[in-house]
Amino acid sequence: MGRGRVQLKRIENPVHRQVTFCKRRAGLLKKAKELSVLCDAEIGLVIFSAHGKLYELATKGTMQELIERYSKYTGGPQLPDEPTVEPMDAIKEIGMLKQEIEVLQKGLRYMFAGGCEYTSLDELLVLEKHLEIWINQIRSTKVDIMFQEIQMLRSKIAQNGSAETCSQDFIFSNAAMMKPSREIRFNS
Amino acid sequence: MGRGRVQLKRIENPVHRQVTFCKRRAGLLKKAKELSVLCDAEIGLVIFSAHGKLYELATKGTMQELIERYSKYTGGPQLPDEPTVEPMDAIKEIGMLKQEIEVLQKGLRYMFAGGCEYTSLDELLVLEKHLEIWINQIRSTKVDIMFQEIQMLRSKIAQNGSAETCSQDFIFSNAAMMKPSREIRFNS
DNA sequence: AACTATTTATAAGA
DNA sequence: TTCTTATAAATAGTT
Repeated sequence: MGRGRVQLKRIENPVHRQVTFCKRRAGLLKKAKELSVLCDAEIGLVIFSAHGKLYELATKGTMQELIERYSKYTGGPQLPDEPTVEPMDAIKEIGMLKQEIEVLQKGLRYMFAGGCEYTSLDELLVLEKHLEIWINQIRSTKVDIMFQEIQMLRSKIAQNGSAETCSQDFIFSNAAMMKPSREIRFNS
Repeated sequence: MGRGRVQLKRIENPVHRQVTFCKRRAGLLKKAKELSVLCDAEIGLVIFSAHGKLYELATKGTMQELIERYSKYTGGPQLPDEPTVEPMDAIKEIGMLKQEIEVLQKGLRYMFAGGCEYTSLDELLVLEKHLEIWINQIRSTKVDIMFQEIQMLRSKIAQNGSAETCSQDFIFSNAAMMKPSREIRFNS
Protein backbone atom coordinates (compact mmCIF):
# COMPACT_ATOMS: atom_id res chain seq x y z
CA MET A 1 0.00 0.00 0.00
CA GLY A 2 1.95 2.83 -1.18
CA ARG A 3 3.93 3.94 -4.12
CA GLY A 4 5.68 0.67 -4.61
CA ARG A 5 5.31 -3.00 -4.05
CA VAL A 6 6.67 -4.34 -0.81
CA GLN A 7 9.14 -7.22 -0.63
CA LEU A 8 8.40 -9.48 2.29
CA LYS A 9 11.90 -9.37 3.72
CA ARG A 10 13.83 -7.34 6.20
CA ILE A 11 14.30 -3.72 5.10
CA GLU A 12 18.03 -3.18 4.97
CA ASN A 13 18.10 0.62 5.03
CA PRO A 14 17.94 1.41 8.78
CA VAL A 15 16.21 4.77 8.36
CA HIS A 16 13.69 3.30 6.02
CA ARG A 17 13.19 0.39 8.36
CA GLN A 18 12.64 2.63 11.36
CA VAL A 19 10.07 4.73 9.52
CA THR A 20 8.23 1.69 8.29
CA PHE A 21 8.30 0.25 11.79
CA CYS A 22 6.64 3.37 13.19
CA LYS A 23 3.96 3.47 10.56
CA ARG A 24 3.12 -0.17 10.47
CA ARG A 25 3.25 -0.48 14.21
CA ALA A 26 0.64 2.25 14.52
CA GLY A 27 -1.43 0.56 11.83
CA LEU A 28 -1.22 -2.82 13.49
CA LEU A 29 -2.26 -1.45 16.86
CA LYS A 30 -5.15 0.38 15.26
CA LYS A 31 -6.35 -2.71 13.44
CA ALA A 32 -6.10 -4.77 16.58
CA LYS A 33 -8.24 -2.28 18.46
CA GLU A 34 -10.76 -2.20 15.61
CA LEU A 35 -11.07 -5.97 15.48
CA SER A 36 -11.53 -6.05 19.22
CA VAL A 37 -14.34 -3.50 19.14
CA LEU A 38 -16.10 -4.62 15.98
CA CYS A 39 -16.13 -8.29 16.82
CA ASP A 40 -16.09 -8.27 20.59
CA ALA A 41 -12.76 -10.06 20.86
CA GLU A 42 -10.10 -9.85 23.52
CA ILE A 43 -6.75 -9.10 21.99
CA GLY A 44 -3.25 -8.86 23.33
CA LEU A 45 -0.44 -7.55 21.19
CA VAL A 46 3.19 -7.33 22.18
CA ILE A 47 5.81 -5.81 19.90
CA PHE A 48 9.51 -5.77 20.68
CA SER A 49 11.38 -3.51 18.28
CA ALA A 50 14.70 -4.71 16.89
CA HIS A 51 16.35 -2.57 19.55
CA GLY A 52 14.34 -4.17 22.31
CA LYS A 53 11.80 -1.50 23.03
CA LEU A 54 8.36 -2.75 23.99
CA TYR A 55 5.01 -1.66 22.57
CA GLU A 56 1.91 -3.35 23.82
CA LEU A 57 -1.85 -3.42 23.67
CA ALA A 58 -4.38 -5.28 25.78
CA THR A 59 -7.95 -4.60 24.71
CA LYS A 60 -9.70 -5.79 27.85
CA GLY A 61 -8.05 -5.80 31.25
CA THR A 62 -4.32 -5.78 31.76
CA MET A 63 -1.77 -7.69 29.77
CA GLN A 64 -1.05 -9.71 32.89
CA GLU A 65 -4.66 -10.84 33.06
CA LEU A 66 -4.60 -11.74 29.40
CA ILE A 67 -1.43 -13.75 29.88
CA GLU A 68 -3.16 -15.61 32.69
CA ARG A 69 -6.14 -16.35 30.50
CA TYR A 70 -3.77 -17.53 27.79
CA SER A 71 -1.84 -19.71 30.21
CA LYS A 72 -5.03 -21.23 31.52
CA TYR A 73 -6.22 -21.89 27.98
CA THR A 74 -2.98 -23.51 26.81
CA GLY A 75 -1.43 -24.67 30.06
CA GLY A 76 -4.58 -25.90 31.75
CA PRO A 77 -5.18 -29.06 29.79
CA GLN A 78 -1.41 -29.54 29.55
CA LEU A 79 0.87 -32.07 31.27
CA PRO A 80 0.88 -32.03 35.04
CA ASP A 81 4.39 -30.56 34.80
CA GLU A 82 7.06 -31.30 37.38
CA PRO A 83 6.03 -32.50 40.83
CA THR A 84 7.97 -29.57 42.19
CA VAL A 85 9.98 -29.94 45.32
CA GLU A 86 8.44 -27.55 47.79
CA PRO A 87 11.00 -24.87 48.56
CA MET A 88 10.16 -24.98 52.26
CA ASP A 89 10.76 -28.71 52.37
CA ALA A 90 14.10 -28.29 50.68
CA ILE A 91 15.11 -25.49 53.01
CA LYS A 92 14.10 -27.54 56.02
CA GLU A 93 16.01 -30.54 54.78
CA ILE A 94 19.09 -28.40 54.17
CA GLY A 95 18.84 -27.02 57.68
CA MET A 96 18.58 -30.48 59.17
CA LEU A 97 21.49 -31.80 57.17
CA LYS A 98 23.65 -28.84 58.18
CA GLN A 99 22.80 -29.50 61.80
CA GLU A 100 23.74 -33.12 61.40
CA ILE A 101 27.04 -32.12 59.84
CA GLU A 102 27.75 -29.87 62.77
CA VAL A 103 27.10 -32.68 65.19
CA LEU A 104 29.36 -35.02 63.27
CA GLN A 105 32.11 -32.44 63.10
CA LYS A 106 31.87 -31.94 66.81
CA GLY A 107 31.98 -35.68 67.25
CA LEU A 108 35.19 -35.89 65.26
CA ARG A 109 36.71 -33.02 67.19
CA TYR A 110 35.70 -34.76 70.38
CA MET A 111 37.44 -37.91 69.25
CA PHE A 112 40.63 -36.14 68.25
CA ALA A 113 40.72 -34.15 71.42
CA GLY A 114 40.55 -37.38 73.34
CA GLY A 115 37.23 -36.73 74.94
CA CYS A 116 37.73 -33.32 76.41
CA GLU A 117 37.13 -30.00 74.66
CA TYR A 118 33.48 -30.09 75.48
CA THR A 119 32.25 -27.32 77.61
CA SER A 120 28.57 -27.20 76.86
CA LEU A 121 26.23 -29.69 78.41
CA ASP A 122 23.69 -29.09 75.65
CA GLU A 123 26.18 -30.05 72.98
CA LEU A 124 27.03 -33.20 74.79
CA LEU A 125 23.38 -34.13 74.97
CA VAL A 126 22.94 -33.61 71.25
CA LEU A 127 26.02 -35.63 70.44
CA GLU A 128 24.85 -38.39 72.73
CA LYS A 129 21.50 -38.52 71.02
CA HIS A 130 23.08 -38.75 67.59
CA LEU A 131 25.38 -41.52 68.72
CA GLU A 132 22.41 -43.41 70.06
CA ILE A 133 20.69 -43.13 66.71
CA TRP A 134 23.83 -44.23 64.95
CA ILE A 135 24.30 -47.20 67.26
CA ASN A 136 20.74 -48.27 66.64
CA GLN A 137 21.28 -48.08 62.91
CA ILE A 138 24.38 -50.21 63.22
CA ARG A 139 22.57 -52.75 65.33
CA SER A 140 19.75 -52.91 62.84
CA THR A 141 22.16 -53.48 59.98
CA LYS A 142 23.99 -56.06 62.01
CA VAL A 143 20.84 -58.03 62.70
CA ASP A 144 19.90 -57.90 59.04
CA ILE A 145 23.28 -59.23 58.01
CA MET A 146 23.17 -61.99 60.58
CA PHE A 147 19.69 -62.97 59.56
CA GLN A 148 20.71 -63.21 55.92
CA GLU A 149 23.74 -65.23 56.88
CA ILE A 150 21.62 -67.63 58.86
CA GLN A 151 19.16 -68.10 56.04
CA MET A 152 21.98 -68.68 53.63
CA LEU A 153 23.50 -71.32 55.90
CA ARG A 154 20.17 -72.99 56.41
CA SER A 155 19.49 -73.29 52.72
CA LYS A 156 22.96 -74.73 52.21
CA ILE A 157 22.39 -77.33 54.87
CA ALA A 158 18.98 -78.18 53.51
CA GLN A 159 20.50 -78.79 50.08
CA ASN A 160 23.12 -81.10 51.57
CA GLY A 161 20.37 -83.14 53.13
CA SER A 162 21.78 -82.82 56.62
CA ALA A 163 18.43 -82.12 58.08
CA GLU A 164 17.61 -81.02 61.58
CA THR A 165 21.07 -79.54 62.16
CA CYS A 166 19.67 -76.09 62.31
CA SER A 167 16.44 -75.66 64.10
CA GLN A 168 13.95 -72.87 63.95
CA ASP A 169 14.57 -72.35 67.63
CA PHE A 170 18.11 -71.23 66.94
CA ILE A 171 17.01 -68.41 64.79
CA PHE A 172 14.30 -67.23 67.05
CA SER A 173 16.43 -67.30 70.11
CA ASN A 174 19.05 -65.19 68.42
CA ALA A 175 16.57 -62.71 67.12
CA ALA A 176 15.07 -62.41 70.55
CA MET A 177 18.47 -61.83 71.97
CA MET A 178 19.39 -59.13 69.54
CA LYS A 179 16.25 -57.11 69.52
CA PRO A 180 16.56 -55.59 72.99
CA SER A 181 19.79 -53.88 72.05
CA ARG A 182 17.77 -51.49 69.93
CA GLU A 183 15.66 -50.35 72.81
CA ILE A 184 18.13 -49.07 75.33
CA ARG A 185 16.61 -46.76 77.87
CA PHE A 186 18.62 -43.60 78.20
CA ASN A 187 18.37 -42.20 81.64
CA SER A 188 18.90 -38.46 81.97
CA MET B 1 -11.84 -0.48 3.14
CA GLY B 2 -14.80 -1.70 1.42
CA ARG B 3 -18.02 -0.54 0.01
CA GLY B 4 -19.04 1.41 3.04
CA ARG B 5 -17.65 3.26 5.93
CA VAL B 6 -17.20 1.28 9.09
CA GLN B 7 -18.59 2.39 12.42
CA LEU B 8 -16.14 1.77 15.22
CA LYS B 9 -18.56 -0.17 17.35
CA ARG B 10 -19.57 -3.74 17.89
CA ILE B 11 -21.28 -5.25 14.84
CA GLU B 12 -24.69 -6.35 16.01
CA ASN B 13 -25.57 -8.76 13.22
CA PRO B 14 -23.97 -12.03 14.39
CA VAL B 15 -23.39 -13.43 10.92
CA HIS B 16 -21.89 -10.22 9.73
CA ARG B 17 -19.77 -10.02 12.87
CA GLN B 18 -18.46 -13.55 12.45
CA VAL B 19 -17.51 -12.93 8.83
CA THR B 20 -15.78 -9.69 9.68
CA PHE B 21 -13.98 -11.40 12.52
CA CYS B 22 -12.60 -14.02 10.17
CA LYS B 23 -11.47 -11.53 7.56
CA ARG B 24 -9.95 -9.00 9.89
CA ARG B 25 -8.33 -11.63 12.03
CA ALA B 26 -6.55 -12.99 8.99
CA GLY B 27 -5.55 -9.47 8.02
CA LEU B 28 -4.26 -8.64 11.47
CA LEU B 29 -2.17 -11.79 11.67
CA LYS B 30 -0.77 -11.10 8.23
CA LYS B 31 0.15 -7.55 9.13
CA ALA B 32 1.78 -8.67 12.33
CA LYS B 33 3.91 -11.17 10.43
CA GLU B 34 4.83 -8.53 7.86
CA LEU B 35 5.90 -6.01 10.48
CA SER B 36 7.95 -8.65 12.18
CA VAL B 37 9.78 -9.58 8.98
CA LEU B 38 10.18 -6.12 7.48
CA CYS B 39 11.39 -4.43 10.65
CA ASP B 40 13.02 -7.29 12.51
CA ALA B 41 10.63 -7.08 15.42
CA GLU B 42 9.44 -9.80 17.78
CA ILE B 43 5.69 -9.86 17.96
CA GLY B 44 3.21 -11.80 19.98
CA LEU B 45 -0.47 -11.64 19.19
CA VAL B 46 -3.24 -13.30 21.11
CA ILE B 47 -6.86 -13.14 20.01
CA PHE B 48 -9.74 -14.57 22.00
CA SER B 49 -12.92 -14.59 19.94
CA ALA B 50 -16.17 -13.54 21.62
CA HIS B 51 -16.90 -17.22 22.08
CA GLY B 52 -13.57 -17.86 23.77
CA LYS B 53 -11.63 -19.50 20.99
CA LEU B 54 -7.93 -18.68 20.90
CA TYR B 55 -5.90 -17.56 17.88
CA GLU B 56 -2.26 -16.75 18.39
CA LEU B 57 0.94 -15.76 16.69
CA ALA B 58 4.48 -15.61 18.01
CA THR B 59 6.96 -14.48 15.39
CA LYS B 60 10.14 -15.68 17.04
CA GLY B 61 10.23 -18.57 19.48
CA THR B 62 7.21 -19.79 21.36
CA MET B 63 4.53 -17.67 22.95
CA GLN B 64 5.76 -18.88 26.31
CA GLU B 65 9.22 -17.49 25.61
CA LEU B 66 7.72 -14.21 24.50
CA ILE B 67 5.65 -14.00 27.66
CA GLU B 68 8.82 -14.55 29.65
CA ARG B 69 10.58 -11.80 27.78
CA TYR B 70 7.60 -9.55 28.37
CA SER B 71 7.51 -10.39 32.05
CA LYS B 72 11.22 -9.71 32.35
CA TYR B 73 10.80 -6.39 30.58
CA THR B 74 7.85 -5.22 32.65
CA GLY B 75 8.42 -7.17 35.84
CA GLY B 76 12.21 -7.01 35.79
CA PRO B 77 12.70 -3.41 36.94
CA GLN B 78 9.81 -3.99 39.34
CA LEU B 79 9.87 -5.04 42.98
CA PRO B 80 12.53 -7.59 43.89
CA ASP B 81 9.69 -10.08 44.48
CA GLU B 82 10.58 -13.28 46.28
CA PRO B 83 14.23 -14.28 46.44
CA THR B 84 13.22 -17.64 45.04
CA VAL B 85 15.27 -20.64 45.93
CA GLU B 86 16.06 -22.40 42.69
CA PRO B 87 14.84 -25.99 43.02
CA MET B 88 17.94 -27.29 41.29
CA ASP B 89 20.19 -25.35 43.62
CA ALA B 90 18.39 -26.75 46.64
CA ILE B 91 18.59 -30.30 45.33
CA LYS B 92 22.26 -29.84 44.56
CA GLU B 93 22.91 -28.43 48.00
CA ILE B 94 21.10 -31.33 49.63
CA GLY B 95 23.21 -33.74 47.61
CA MET B 96 26.40 -32.00 48.64
CA LEU B 97 25.43 -31.93 52.29
CA LYS B 98 24.56 -35.61 52.22
CA GLN B 99 27.93 -36.31 50.69
CA GLU B 100 29.60 -34.29 53.39
CA ILE B 101 27.75 -36.23 56.03
CA GLU B 102 28.94 -39.46 54.48
CA VAL B 103 32.51 -38.21 54.55
CA LEU B 104 32.20 -37.22 58.17
CA GLN B 105 30.67 -40.54 59.07
CA LYS B 106 33.50 -42.27 57.30
CA GLY B 107 35.91 -40.13 59.23
CA LEU B 108 34.29 -41.17 62.47
CA ARG B 109 34.27 -44.77 61.42
CA TYR B 110 37.93 -44.44 60.57
CA MET B 111 38.57 -43.14 64.05
CA PHE B 112 36.77 -46.00 65.66
CA ALA B 113 37.84 -48.81 63.41
CA GLY B 114 41.43 -47.71 63.66
CA GLY B 115 41.93 -46.97 60.01
CA CYS B 116 40.05 -49.62 58.08
CA GLU B 117 36.71 -49.40 56.33
CA TYR B 118 34.25 -51.98 57.45
CA THR B 119 31.85 -53.99 55.44
CA SER B 120 31.79 -57.15 57.42
CA LEU B 121 29.84 -58.12 60.45
CA ASP B 122 33.02 -58.16 62.51
CA GLU B 123 33.74 -54.57 61.63
CA LEU B 124 30.21 -53.58 62.50
CA LEU B 125 30.65 -55.19 65.89
CA VAL B 126 33.87 -53.25 66.43
CA LEU B 127 32.24 -50.02 65.47
CA GLU B 128 29.30 -50.66 67.73
CA LYS B 129 31.60 -51.39 70.65
CA HIS B 130 33.51 -48.17 70.03
CA LEU B 131 30.33 -46.15 69.82
CA GLU B 132 29.20 -47.64 73.06
CA ILE B 133 32.45 -46.64 74.68
CA TRP B 134 32.14 -43.18 73.23
CA ILE B 135 28.61 -42.79 74.46
CA ASN B 136 29.68 -43.86 77.88
CA GLN B 137 32.50 -41.34 77.84
CA ILE B 138 30.08 -38.63 76.89
CA ARG B 139 27.72 -39.62 79.64
CA SER B 140 30.54 -39.66 82.09
CA THR B 141 31.65 -36.21 81.00
CA LYS B 142 28.07 -35.05 81.20
CA VAL B 143 27.72 -36.26 84.75
CA ASP B 144 31.01 -34.65 85.68
CA ILE B 145 29.88 -31.34 84.28
CA MET B 146 26.59 -31.58 86.11
CA PHE B 147 28.37 -32.48 89.31
CA GLN B 148 30.70 -29.50 88.98
CA GLU B 149 27.74 -27.28 88.29
CA ILE B 150 25.99 -28.49 91.41
CA GLN B 151 29.07 -27.97 93.54
CA MET B 152 29.48 -24.48 92.15
CA LEU B 153 25.90 -23.67 92.99
CA ARG B 154 26.28 -25.13 96.46
CA SER B 155 29.36 -23.06 97.20
CA LYS B 156 27.54 -19.97 95.99
CA ILE B 157 24.64 -20.64 98.31
CA ALA B 158 27.03 -21.38 101.16
CA GLN B 159 28.74 -18.01 100.64
CA ASN B 160 25.37 -16.28 100.82
CA GLY B 161 24.81 -17.84 104.22
CA SER B 162 21.53 -19.42 103.26
CA ALA B 163 22.60 -22.75 104.67
CA GLU B 164 20.81 -26.08 104.53
CA THR B 165 18.87 -25.18 101.40
CA CYS B 166 20.71 -27.77 99.42
CA SER B 167 21.36 -31.05 101.12
CA GLN B 168 24.01 -33.65 100.41
CA ASP B 169 21.26 -36.16 99.89
CA PHE B 170 20.09 -34.28 96.87
CA ILE B 171 23.42 -34.59 95.10
CA PHE B 172 23.93 -38.22 95.84
CA SER B 173 20.51 -39.27 94.82
CA ASN B 174 20.96 -37.59 91.47
CA ALA B 175 24.35 -39.11 90.89
CA ALA B 176 22.93 -42.50 91.70
CA MET B 177 20.23 -42.02 89.15
CA MET B 178 22.66 -41.07 86.43
CA LYS B 179 25.37 -43.58 86.93
CA PRO B 180 23.47 -46.63 85.70
CA SER B 181 23.34 -45.22 82.20
CA ARG B 182 27.04 -45.95 81.90
CA GLU B 183 26.57 -49.61 82.50
CA ILE B 184 24.17 -50.64 79.79
CA ARG B 185 24.43 -54.31 78.97
CA PHE B 186 24.96 -54.79 75.28
CA ASN B 187 23.46 -58.07 74.22
CA SER B 188 24.99 -59.71 71.17
C1' DA C 1 -15.46 -18.79 -0.80
C1' DA C 2 -14.95 -15.39 -4.78
C1' DC C 3 -15.70 -10.82 -6.64
C1' DT C 4 -15.28 -5.81 -6.77
C1' DA C 5 -16.14 -1.13 -5.42
C1' DT C 6 -14.29 1.45 -1.98
C1' DT C 7 -11.90 2.59 1.98
C1' DT C 8 -7.63 2.33 4.41
C1' DA C 9 -2.84 1.88 5.02
C1' DT C 10 1.38 3.24 3.79
C1' DA C 11 5.90 4.06 0.67
C1' DA C 12 8.31 7.66 -0.93
C1' DG C 13 9.27 12.32 -0.88
C1' DA C 14 9.41 16.87 1.42
C1' DT D 1 8.81 12.70 13.46
C1' DT D 2 4.99 14.58 10.60
C1' DC D 3 2.51 15.90 6.32
C1' DT D 4 1.38 14.85 1.61
C1' DT D 5 0.05 12.07 -2.07
C1' DA D 6 0.12 8.27 -5.27
C1' DT D 7 -0.71 3.65 -4.98
C1' DA D 8 -0.95 -0.98 -2.95
C1' DA D 9 -3.77 -3.66 0.22
C1' DA D 10 -7.59 -4.74 2.88
C1' DT D 11 -12.09 -5.52 3.16
C1' DA D 12 -17.63 -4.52 3.24
C1' DG D 13 -21.15 -5.81 0.83
C1' DT D 14 -22.64 -8.67 -2.78
C1' DT D 15 -22.99 -13.05 -5.50
